Amino acid sequence: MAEDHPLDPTQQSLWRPLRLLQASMDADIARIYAEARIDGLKPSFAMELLRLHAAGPMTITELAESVGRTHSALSQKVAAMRSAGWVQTIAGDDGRSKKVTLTDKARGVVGRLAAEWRATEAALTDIEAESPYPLSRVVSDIERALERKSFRDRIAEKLAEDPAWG
Amino acid sequence: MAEDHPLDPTQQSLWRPLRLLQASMDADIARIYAEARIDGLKPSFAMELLRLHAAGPMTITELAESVGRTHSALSQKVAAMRSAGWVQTIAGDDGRSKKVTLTDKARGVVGRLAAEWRATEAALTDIEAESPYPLSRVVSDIERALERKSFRDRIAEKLAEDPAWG
DNA sequence: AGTGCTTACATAAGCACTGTTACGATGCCG
DNA sequence: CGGCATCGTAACAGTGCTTATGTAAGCACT
Repeated sequence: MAEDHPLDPTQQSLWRPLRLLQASMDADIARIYAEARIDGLKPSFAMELLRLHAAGPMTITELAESVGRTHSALSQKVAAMRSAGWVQTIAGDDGRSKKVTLTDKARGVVGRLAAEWRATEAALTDIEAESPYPLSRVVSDIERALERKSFRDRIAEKLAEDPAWG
Repeated sequence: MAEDHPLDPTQQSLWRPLRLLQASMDADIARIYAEARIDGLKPSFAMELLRLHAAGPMTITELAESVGRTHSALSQKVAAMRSAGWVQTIAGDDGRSKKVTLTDKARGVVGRLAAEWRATEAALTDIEAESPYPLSRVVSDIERALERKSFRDRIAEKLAEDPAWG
């Protein structure tokens, strides 16, 4: 009998709704991209293209650092973007490095890309305004709380207190 | 021209920090699981195992509905859980269906599984308490806002207002 | 009983995404 | 020259889903 069992902790969860919420918003963003029908443009390219547009040509390694990935990951991404016609790689100052630059095709769409990004942010701002609690504050508060003590350490501490964990 | 020195919209983003925050918290949860070293237990199994523990044996289809996936996805997941020794499938009332039930091995760890879940929630509650703005309220406020108008529609509206979208 | 529809499940193949490790090639610099 | 930095690429890892197909059981109707 289910009533004998402990309550399902997954039923009164805050973490899960947060995940689901974000997943559904992510899906909506993906939908916007899909509807925009910019041929061959993957949403995951947007960040890099906007960065390159804003900061100008960069080497692979610079780009990798700027988005927090390994050079290898970025090398592959740049290759994909290149074969989709969004970027070119041209010789850099240093013979070893190559500057990644936007193609004309890319320059033709970054405006819309930026518009999409702004629209997403604006929509989020509107949503935020419909709640008395500012999302941006909550995010930065949580970030600061995690700087004081990491989420992992917090969970580990709670676990240590739980007799069922023993 | 603005295009000579374009602002990078990705630099003043709320959406991205939110994603990164959640990703890093997710990674911490995964780390807790990894440290627990419950042999062969994937974090993605936890939900289903706790559900089964709380609600008792269910068919694949019931389980699929309960977590919002297709039966095929769950069929594969159950197969993986079965071969890892967490569940058994026994004949159901209906000859077509099978009840998924926890094994003794699984019953031996659901307590710790539930403890992990509770610890995660408790850690989150503590973090929430360190901010004057309740995360849970923000989440439900946003959910309600999105019921009124979907994120997709909001973005689309913002886009329509943006001359750069053309 | 036979026919055909529906339900429940299993399985195979494939895809999208993301990343890693390892290795090699090339160029820079002391 | 030797060692380091930069980049490219191949091979692989792995999750988690979808689609398509197959199989078996129930079920309604005749």
